[in-house]
Formats: sequence, C-alpha cells, structure tokens
Amino acid sequence: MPELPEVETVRRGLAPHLEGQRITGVTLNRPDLRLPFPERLGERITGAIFQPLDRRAKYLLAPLSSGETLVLHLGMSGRLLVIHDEGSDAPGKFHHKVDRLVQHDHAEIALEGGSTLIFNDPRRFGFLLLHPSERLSELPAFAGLGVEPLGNAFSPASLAAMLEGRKTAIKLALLDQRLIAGLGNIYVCEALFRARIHPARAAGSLKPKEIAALYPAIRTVLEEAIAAGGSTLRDFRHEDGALGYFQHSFDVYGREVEPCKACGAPLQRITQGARSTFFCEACQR
DNA sequence: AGGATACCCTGACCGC
DNA sequence: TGCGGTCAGGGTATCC
Repeated sequence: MPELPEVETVRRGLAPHLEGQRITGVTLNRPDLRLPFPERLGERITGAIFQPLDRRAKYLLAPLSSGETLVLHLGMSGRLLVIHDEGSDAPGKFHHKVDRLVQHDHAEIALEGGSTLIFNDPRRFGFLLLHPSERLSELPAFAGLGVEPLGNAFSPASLAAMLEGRKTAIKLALLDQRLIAGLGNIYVCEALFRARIHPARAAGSLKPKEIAALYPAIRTVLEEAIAAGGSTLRDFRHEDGALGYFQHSFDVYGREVEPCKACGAPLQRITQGARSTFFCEACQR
C-alpha cells in the first residue's frame, strides 16, 4: 500500500520518463475513481509539457507548462506505470496493449515520445485532480495538511508541540494528517516500535526523552524505506506494474504472533481507530 | 470541537 | 473446485 516512501519512489521513478514530455492525448476508461475525473481533462492537459515532479504527503504532483498541476493519489491499490509502445516501425516487438493486463487501467495519458502513462487502480480508492499550480492549497485535500515528516519544519520541538496536551493515542495522533502529513499505518507502527513507545499511550503523556527517540525513528523509518524503494527502480518499459510497490521487510507490521526481533516475545495486534496496530508488548512501554 | 464510526472498493485469503 | 464470508485501509463525511 502506497505511503509516503512508496509515493516518493514513484516520483523518482517516473521523473525521467515524464519531465519535459508533451502530452498528446488522454483516455479515460470510466468517469471517476474515488472522485470524478477533472472536467474536460483531455482538453486541459493535451499539449502541455510535464515540469519537474513533486510530492506533498502521499500526493504526487505533476506541474504542467499550462499552469495547472495534476495531483494524483494512489489510494490503497493505485499504480502508475509507463509503457512504451514500439509502434508499427518495430513489428513484432513489445506492444503494451497485447502484452499486459488492461483491467483497471482507468486513465491513460499519451506522450509525444510514444510512451503512455497509465493509472491502474483495482480498488479505486485513488484519485486524480487538476488545479492551478499557484493555488494548490485551495484543494480540500490540502487544506489543513500537517508538516512534511522529512521536511525542515519537522523537528523534535514541533513534534512535542503537536502532541502536547492531546489525549488521543499516540498511534492515532501520528496517523492524523493534520499533524504530520504522509505517515500511514505501516510506518507509524514501525516508528513506534523503534522508539519503544506503546501505541496506546496518550500522545500528550510522552516524555521529552521519548519524543527525542520518536522523532528520529519517524525520519529514519521513512528514509530507509525510500532508500529500499529506490533500489528497486527498474526500467519502466519492461516492468509491468511493479512501480509503487516494493519488497520491504518490516519489524512489526503484519507480524502478529511472530517473535519480536529485539526480545523474542510474540508480537501483538490490537485495533485502534478501526485499524490494526502491531507492536511488542514487552519492548514498547 | 474533537473523537468515533461508516463508507467507498476489489482482491486475497480462509474455511467448508 | 467453488463459494461465501472476512479483512485490508486513506481520506472523507457524518454522527454524537
């Protein structure tokens, strides 16, 4: 499931294939994903050139020379891939329309060089927006979005400030996009394990020492995942949908009952905010 | 206001 | 083998 590190990996992987490329056409295979596709999307982006890609939290931003920005969210199952159609001048060569599964290919953006960017999303929790680049903060999805956990504004002091006085569980506070933008269930579990903090603790009860441990845990968990993702980037032309997903091993996530790698005790699973939390009862206090 | 819950959706998985 | 039930979860809406 794409969280911030996966989206960042997608951004880095897509960049060389999109930046500087002109859009020649758009095909939508259904009217909506989680949200309706933008009005007159094809008309508005055809002819525009992709500028350097950006990311905000789990949103991938693709500014266009037209002055508008494509905003993509991958939801739970969204994938972006670039297919290169060898075309009629290369008979018998790889041709994506016959070589790959096209089910759930909801949006296709054709590029001048013969490539096509495809948004595939079986569960359709993702969405695609188009908005003037200078006014992205107007988007409902961006209003009230918290600090970037890998940005300069995120510090032990700002973490302490956002947790102070909060009675909600630390796990839920870290998932709150209004506080920190981009953390998801997996990396919150992992960060709390590294910091040895029990996920059910009241956010405001964390002591300075614990905040001092949690802050680098959040950053390093994300940075290591991005590094792991980067190492999996391959040539999109012969990659079928692997973009945005990569093999990454977790210390606690999805490992209920397995022994804790630190102490050997069986890991626990509890439910918080209708979502699974994995942790070690012995190590996390 | 802020916390809790329901909902969207399909594929994977499990038990029978 | 097939079938029904359950679960996964980010963001949003709605409730209390």
